[in-house]
Amino acid sequence: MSNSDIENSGSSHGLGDHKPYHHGDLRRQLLDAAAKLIREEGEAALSMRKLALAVGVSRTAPYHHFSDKQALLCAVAEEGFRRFRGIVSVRPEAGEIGDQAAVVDEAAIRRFIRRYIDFAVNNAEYYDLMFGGHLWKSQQLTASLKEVAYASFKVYIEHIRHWQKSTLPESAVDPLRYAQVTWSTLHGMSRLLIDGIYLDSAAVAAMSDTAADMFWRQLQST
Amino acid sequence: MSNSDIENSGSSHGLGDHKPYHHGDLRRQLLDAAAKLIREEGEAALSMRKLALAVGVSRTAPYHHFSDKQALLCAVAEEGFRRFRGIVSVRPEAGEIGDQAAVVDEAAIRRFIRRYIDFAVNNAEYYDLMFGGHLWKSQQLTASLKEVAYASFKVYIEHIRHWQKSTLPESAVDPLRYAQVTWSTLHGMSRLLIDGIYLDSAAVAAMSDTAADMFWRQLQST
DNA sequence: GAGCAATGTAGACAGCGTCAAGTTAGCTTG
DNA sequence: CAAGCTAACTTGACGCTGTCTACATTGCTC
Repeated sequence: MSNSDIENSGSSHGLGDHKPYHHGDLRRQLLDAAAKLIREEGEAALSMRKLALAVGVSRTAPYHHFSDKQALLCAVAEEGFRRFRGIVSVRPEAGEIGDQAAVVDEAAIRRFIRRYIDFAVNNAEYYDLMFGGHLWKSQQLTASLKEVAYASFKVYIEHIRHWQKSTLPESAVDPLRYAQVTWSTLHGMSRLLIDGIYLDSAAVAAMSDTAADMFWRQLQST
Repeated sequence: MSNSDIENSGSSHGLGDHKPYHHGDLRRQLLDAAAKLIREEGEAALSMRKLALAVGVSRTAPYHHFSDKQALLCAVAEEGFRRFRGIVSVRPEAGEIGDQAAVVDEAAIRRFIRRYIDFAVNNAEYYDLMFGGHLWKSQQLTASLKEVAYASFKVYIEHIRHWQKSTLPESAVDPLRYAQVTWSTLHGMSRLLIDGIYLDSAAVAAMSDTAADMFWRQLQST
């Protein structure tokens, strides 16, 4: 992360300065190019060879940085999870810093849902990898991916616990079940939108609000 | 469907009766073998060549019945939708036939949810194709698949309308929004289970019931 | 400067989807 | 019943894929 300012000395088409043998920043650029390719042409269209070509190295060069195509995808997903954590973590509403935990009301839930869906739809290339069956079913997850993924799940449950404690009166819902079901809803909506099954993206706001209404009502159950 | 009893005359390794040039039942067997292959080895492991081999024909024979791999997958999905309709359609509870529409209560919703999840998990090879981004994102859906798919969506909404009308007092929820959000929940849970992200399948029942609780509460909203 | 590990390269292999051209079998029509 | 048409099936070929092996270049360490 810190040495990103060195690399411009080896710019690919500097004047006369013919392309250096060592790329210097390959791993980073592979990850970025992979995300870009997936975003623009879909996950299926990503091939190791195209990726290498796009970055300007030979076909097999990426294999010095990722043991597998799978490993590369895991690394991309990992980056997604890092961004994701900022979305699902409990954080003071923009502006008010370090305040006492504000009371959670329906509007707060609504904001959270919109943030979640927004992330999923606008980072579909990451979301697909993070929560798609492709990686998870394979049982070949990188150790570091597992770590950051489980951390994210935990953060979500923390968030739910926070909701529980911050309602008046305190919610009596089973936090684990509630977390599982609400996440299912959010994930389901995201998938249906990303996969193009829900096409009417103008309805997203209305759907989100209906979901918030439902979450809120359930949170207040006796 | 009706001619399935003819095909045993051309059994692949009959005694002496060397394999006939014309297969006679290829399309049907391709669809079944495809579903079986996907179920056993995953969608990614399905190749046209392996499929042809499994059925005992040459690599390109399937192309006389399906223009594409995509078209074959659409046909498999189509079959999935046909089975699916039986799950989401409103139907009198097993046993009582043609009765007046029974009052919908939380238990009915609970049964419906379990039926849905059950279908998804036990027919994952179909569910993946039916509601996976793979086909939908491609914009290459067969006309007949589109037809049966939209019919299924419609049936789901009908089901929701039925719930609405059969509660006492009649529910005031917006049926479209309610259908979208509840389906998101069901779809999300299904995906998380199928994709192996929710591993604890013992918790399925508890999750289903929590979801039913939430659906029910929302259905009764003023 | 020698040597070594990290990073790059090209060659090769099997498997993939699918197009083109040839083969066989069964039905239609004279 | 023979001729011919068409649907069903076969083999050959092409370009693409992931990834293994063997080789080249570079920069760092002693």
